[in-house]
Amino acid sequence: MQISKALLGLVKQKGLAGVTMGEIAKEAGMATGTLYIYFKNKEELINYLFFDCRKEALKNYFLNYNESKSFKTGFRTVWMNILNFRIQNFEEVVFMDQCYHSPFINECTMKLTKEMKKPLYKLIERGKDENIFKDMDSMALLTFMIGSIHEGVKNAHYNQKTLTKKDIDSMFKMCWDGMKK
Amino acid sequence: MQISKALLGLVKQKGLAGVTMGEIAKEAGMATGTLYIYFKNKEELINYLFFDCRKEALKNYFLNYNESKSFKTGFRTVWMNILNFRIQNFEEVVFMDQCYHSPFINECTMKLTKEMKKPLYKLIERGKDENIFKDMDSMALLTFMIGSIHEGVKNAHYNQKTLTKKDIDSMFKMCWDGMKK
DNA sequence: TTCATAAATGAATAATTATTCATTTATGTT
DNA sequence: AACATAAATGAATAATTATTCATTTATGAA
Repeated sequence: MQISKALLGLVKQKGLAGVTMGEIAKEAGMATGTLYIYFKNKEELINYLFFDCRKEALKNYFLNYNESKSFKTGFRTVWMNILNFRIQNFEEVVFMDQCYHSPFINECTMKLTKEMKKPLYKLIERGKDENIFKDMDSMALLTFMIGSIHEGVKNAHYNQKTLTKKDIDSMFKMCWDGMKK
Repeated sequence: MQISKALLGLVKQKGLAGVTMGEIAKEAGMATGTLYIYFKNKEELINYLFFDCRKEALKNYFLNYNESKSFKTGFRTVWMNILNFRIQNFEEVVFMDQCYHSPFINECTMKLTKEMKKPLYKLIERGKDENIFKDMDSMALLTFMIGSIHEGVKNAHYNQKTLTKKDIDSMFKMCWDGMKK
């Protein structure tokens, strides 16, 4: 939706703290009042987008994942999906980051987004079941995986570095070597 | 300073977007006008704190680092320092995170904070020189190191999990295994 | 103690921004 | 076309919040 696009763009430019309803409307090509037809207020708009981004992201993470292939292949697929999604949707990454400690996101939205991570846990657990990953807390493993991607994508962006296939393969190798037994 | 403490506390509670000068003053136990004796305006206050937090953090990272000891020992020391600092100063982590895409932080502050990372690069390069770390871009290695800590600390905090010594050792092992050849 | 200077106050003002609503414009049905 | 309904507008209003400044309070030197 154009409202979402506008909000994402503005947050990337000036952060959540610098975004006004007036600007969002202008950027979305509509009158301020029109925003209030679709969303009760700013908080609701931001919660909607927050949840929507999570949904959109998770939808992409398991593209081309095929459980019948080897674990490493599957894990690599998901890892690459997450990386690519975050590179191509960096605005969403920024927006989500900014939301975590904002006064806008409510408990409910937060809980729902946590729920959605389950498929990722399943993936990690498969790695442990097949005796490939270290015998550690699944959450710690997942966090490490996400960290290897998240920090890498942010860093590349802030330093205007385009990640080459070689860069990405090295990043994956670090993550894999760190997680495997 | 009490103003800094107040700002950090409030940002953790409600995010940068939700903090007003009035609240900062109240939290710091002074009148609103008093803030303007010390800082020209909100932007200056936030820039000051941003830079100050970076300085404070980096000061701690090399505590007890002894170049004459083995690389692994030194690397472990720094890694632990970063982790502990972030656990014990989680408010600062949140504040810094929120600032990155805020309308408050100016170019100059941003540049200065980048400069300060140099000692960390040196550390990574030592690891490569001693043929211990993978033969990769130093920035990518450093980013991976930071990611392993950053995401871990955030996750532990958000899930109210206290990291045990065992948890931390496992986290370090993942990071080390990922970076070593 | 008296005076001068510095520091702090917080109510008043200026800006900014969220939200509303009377009016207009588009859409589609008879 | 005439009407009814839905969608959109944006100026006006209500809230919120940054900033100022006339006044008060502390500090310390003479």
